[in-house]
Amino acid sequence: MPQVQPRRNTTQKRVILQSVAELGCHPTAVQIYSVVRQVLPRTSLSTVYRNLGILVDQGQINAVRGTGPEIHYDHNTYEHNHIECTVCGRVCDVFVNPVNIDMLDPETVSNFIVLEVHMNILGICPECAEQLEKEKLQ
Amino acid sequence: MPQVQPRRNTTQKRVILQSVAELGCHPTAVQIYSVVRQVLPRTSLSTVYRNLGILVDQGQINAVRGTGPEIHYDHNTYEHNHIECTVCGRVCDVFVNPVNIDMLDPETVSNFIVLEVHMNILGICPECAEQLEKEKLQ
DNA sequence: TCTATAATAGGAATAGTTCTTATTACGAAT
DNA sequence: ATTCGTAATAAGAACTATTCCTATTATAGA
Repeated sequence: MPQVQPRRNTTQKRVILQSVAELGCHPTAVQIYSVVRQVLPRTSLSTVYRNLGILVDQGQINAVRGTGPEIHYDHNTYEHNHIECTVCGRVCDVFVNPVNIDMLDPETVSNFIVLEVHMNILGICPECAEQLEKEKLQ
Repeated sequence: MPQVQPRRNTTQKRVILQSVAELGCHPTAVQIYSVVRQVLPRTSLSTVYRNLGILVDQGQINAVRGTGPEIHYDHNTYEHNHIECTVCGRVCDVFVNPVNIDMLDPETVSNFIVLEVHMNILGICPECAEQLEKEKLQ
């Protein structure tokens, strides 16, 4: 009978989780990688990806996609939505409930069984807005 | 003085646009490619990508991302939202207005200048739901 | 200490997309 | 109709993000 060994809580995994939490604003795997390497310089990118995958499976973090091709990792597992800066690409949390799932009638959603509703807002963050304003004056 | 030549409306471009329209349910570049090649067998994937990019720039189609890494192309440029099947991955239109942009107060959106609000629903399409039901009975 | 195996580092492989380049096709001017 | 300039093309290389593979290392339990 095949026994499933319990997952070990390695140093790498702990540091990776901690980095996601500290970076806060939805870092990508590469951003997490560079922070992790400041603490554990021999860590490989594969290890970062593998552990991020495990952490997502365990529900300790969430994987979210924005407009770009990269996966962003989110330490906040409480249900919420995201706003993304179209200039610098950073992703921030937004706490507004867009639509109650029960509100959607079957016909509207092509008779899909609705599981989750995500809202993604696109906009310009205050920093980039200021920068653009400066450039315009010149 | 450098003159900008007007874009030519080539056969490839017309067939690509038509394929996006005909395929309807938010095809990927590769799906569009295989349909285009039924009409113009010598068409290359780069041509498909390049023309899709031009059509997006011209506002004739929209590029949307789902949960996966591929870009989906949407013939319907009227503002609307999407529902994605978590089983087969197909993307359908949903016509519900989630949130009026003006409703969002600055603090809620971290003082971003809001440009667009997209809603993405995850669920199971009727076909996949039926399939899963069948498998469960066995 | 020994053994079994989970986790790792490093790099190869893959998927999706963009970029490069030589060639072709087309419109405008001759 | 021919020539000329340049937009668009086919083909494939290059790039980016991610996943997979494999030999090695680390660790828990006997």
